[in-house]
Amino acid sequence: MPVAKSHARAPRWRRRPEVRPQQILEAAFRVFGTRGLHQATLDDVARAAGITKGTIYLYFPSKADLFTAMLKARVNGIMPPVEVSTGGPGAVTTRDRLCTLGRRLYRFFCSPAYLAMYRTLISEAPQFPRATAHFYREGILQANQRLAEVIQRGIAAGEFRKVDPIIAARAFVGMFQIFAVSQGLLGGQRLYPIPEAKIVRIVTEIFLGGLLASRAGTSRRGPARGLR
Amino acid sequence: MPVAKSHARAPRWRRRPEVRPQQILEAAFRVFGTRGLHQATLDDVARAAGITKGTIYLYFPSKADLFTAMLKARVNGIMPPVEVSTGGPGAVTTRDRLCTLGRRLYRFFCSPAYLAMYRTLISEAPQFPRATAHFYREGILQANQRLAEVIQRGIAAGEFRKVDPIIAARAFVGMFQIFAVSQGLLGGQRLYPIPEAKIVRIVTEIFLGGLLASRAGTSRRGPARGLR
DNA sequence: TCTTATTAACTGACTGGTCAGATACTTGGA
DNA sequence: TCCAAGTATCTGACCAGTCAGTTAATAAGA
Repeated sequence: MPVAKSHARAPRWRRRPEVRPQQILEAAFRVFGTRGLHQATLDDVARAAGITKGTIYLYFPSKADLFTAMLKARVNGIMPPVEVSTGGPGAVTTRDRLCTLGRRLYRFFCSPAYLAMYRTLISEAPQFPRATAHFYREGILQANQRLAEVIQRGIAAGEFRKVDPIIAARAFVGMFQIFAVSQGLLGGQRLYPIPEAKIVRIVTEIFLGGLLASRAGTSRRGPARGLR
Repeated sequence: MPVAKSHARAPRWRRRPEVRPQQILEAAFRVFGTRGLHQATLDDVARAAGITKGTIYLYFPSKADLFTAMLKARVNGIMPPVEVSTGGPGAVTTRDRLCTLGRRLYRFFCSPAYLAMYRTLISEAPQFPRATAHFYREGILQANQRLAEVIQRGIAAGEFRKVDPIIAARAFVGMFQIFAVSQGLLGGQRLYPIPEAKIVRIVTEIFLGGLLASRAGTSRRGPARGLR
């Protein structure tokens, strides 16, 4: 059944030089994220972007370049926005702020977009040291810095004891991340599932307990016996 | 210069059917671990094992099967042995035990063998759900269980407050892991390095502080305001 | 009509998997 | 103890499929 011709039918394709790069980067993120860089073909990416492979080469010189460009465009996708809202609604303690932050962090880490990004980064890091370094500096360290500022404020207010806030912040992130990664990537078949609320509660309790200043000193004299 | 013949010279190759599988698995671990499953060719693996590609197919039906066999053989490579030495040298508290354990954990996570395994697992998990599930159950959950027993003992002894030991154990692991992975894989160029001693000390302090029973209650009434 | 974004067919290199033949080792007869 | 026939193991050349990257032709838009 032939299409009625000369019927002002939509063109088979449109020229879209302004939006193509973004379009391709988005498709690349989806495809690379799900199948992995080497499993995904450029035809896959092109199909996901609604174009053909040749077009990709008009905007990106190679598959590797497309990949690193995608990474660069997603620097902010690896870490959730941690608002260091200076003011806040008055009487909110850093403690409370960390609680909500914890839940938000965990949810973010469980999102498919984050997990895809994490997987991609871990997989390809050795092959793209420069892009990885950029991502690490601009994305990860940056976000960690923001979280550290929240903790720093708690220390300054006397709520928390003195601790290197950078290290504490990363430790906090690490606790949530291991649950998200374990369940999202490894236990994808819901092996040993643990409810979100339980994870968030326990992790936050541990962290706060370890940081609160109320106890005289967590360790009697430094890192306790056995740590040499 | 021809080799003097009939001089009992070494054979070009030897028959080694007993050791070949192991040999191949070891080479596969090295090669897959460094280059990744899809980047590594079977010729690479064969060369690393000192044989040729055809030989691999005498022992493994396909590349994918070789990979899953390798995973299976390395189940114990993902987690360090946590001796739950019941007796111990008398007056060792669970607290002290966790301190040494923490350092040991962190060192283990920083080892190239562990990092390679972690990377491999994260990368290929979606493609090999069955092998991943096996690995998760037999390796990860198992090791976590052993660590949880150490914590459980601390709770039973009244040293620690009541906490789900499985979750606490994984949180403990997560804190060390994020530092090892960040520095080993992402910050491979020694971006923002942190000395081992500092990491181990601070992480262990936070964890112990969050677990010790001394304070009346970490949270006033459950997970505190803001956690809803 | 001219410019240029896009397509679609094409190429060349690479690699998983196969297999015919070569080689180390074993066995048994003298 | 020697040697020949036989077998298990291994090699290396080969094939078929795949895919990154190229390009001649086409169609949108001005």
